[in-house]
Amino acid sequence: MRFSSRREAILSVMRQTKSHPDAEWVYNKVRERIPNVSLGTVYRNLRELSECGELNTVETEAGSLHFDADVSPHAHFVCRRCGKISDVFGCREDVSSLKHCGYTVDEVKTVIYGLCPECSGKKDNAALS
Amino acid sequence: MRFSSRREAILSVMRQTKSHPDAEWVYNKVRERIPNVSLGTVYRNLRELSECGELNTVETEAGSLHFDADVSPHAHFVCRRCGKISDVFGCREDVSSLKHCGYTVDEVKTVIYGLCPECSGKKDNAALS
DNA sequence: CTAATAATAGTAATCATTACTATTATTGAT
DNA sequence: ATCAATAATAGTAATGATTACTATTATTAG
Repeated sequence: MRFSSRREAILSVMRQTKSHPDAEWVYNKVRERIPNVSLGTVYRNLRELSECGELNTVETEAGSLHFDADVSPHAHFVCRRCGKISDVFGCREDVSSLKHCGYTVDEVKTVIYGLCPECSGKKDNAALS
Repeated sequence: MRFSSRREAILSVMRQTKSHPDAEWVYNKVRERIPNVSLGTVYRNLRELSECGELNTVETEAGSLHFDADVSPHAHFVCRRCGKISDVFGCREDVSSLKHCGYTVDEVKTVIYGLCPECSGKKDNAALS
C-alpha cells in the first residue's frame, strides 16, 4: 500500500470526528481540503481502510454504511428518531447505565462474525459474498 | 391491516425456515406457491411485517437485509466465509460456548436502538431517516 | 351488494455502492 | 535524478438492493 494524499485526508477526517459518518459525509469533509477528490475514491479508501483494520464499519437499520475510526471494542447506540450514532463503552454494554443517562432503549442487536464450524476447517477463506 | 394471501404466504415461508433469508430468497419461495407474486409486494410486506413486530431484521456486512421470524431476543452469528446466519441464544451471547461448538469468532458487533436523551423528551417520534 | 380503500402486479425510479478506464502519482532500483 | 512498474485517482458508467408509482384487483364494513 503506497502513500496517498487522499487516503491520508480521509483518515484524518475520520479521526477528527466522533460522529460515525457515512461515505457521503466524509466525501464532503474531504472536499473542503481536496476539492476535486472523487466520491469513488472515498468509497474505495473507506472500504480498504476497514478491510485492513484502520476503521470499523457500523451496520444499522439506516440505509448507508457508517464508519468509525475508533477500532477498540465497543458498542453503538443508534437513535431511531434523529439517527445519531453514539459510542457505548463500559461493562457489557449495560442498558441500565444508558437509561440513567437519559436514553430510551428499545432493542439490542448483536451480530457475531467469524467462521462457522463447516468453514473453520477450510483453507481458502474467501470474503463474505 | 386487511387480510392478504400474499402476506400470509410470506409469513408462512418465513416461519418455515431458520435460514434468515433476504427478500430475494423469500420471493423465490413464495413464487412456488403464488407464481405471479411481485418482488415489490415481498419487499413491502417484509418491511411492514418488520415494522409491526411480526419479523425481525438482521443487518450484517453483506449487501442485503435479512429477516428472522423468531422475534424473541437473541444474537446472530454470521460466517464471513459462506455468509450463513445462525441464531445464538443463551447467556449473554458468550463467545466461549460458540468456540466449543467449532465456531471461530473474530468480532462481536452490538448496536443498541432507542431514543437519545435529546429525542427522548420530544413528542413527534418520526422514524429513523 | 356496494362503496371505500387496502393490497397488488408490473414497471420505473432511487439510492448506495462498485466497476471500469484512461491518466496521474508513488516508489524502488538504476 | 531518471525511469519503469504499478498503485491510486477522477470521472463516469454500471450494478444491486430497495422503494415509488399507477392502474387494477381484492377485502371488508355497513
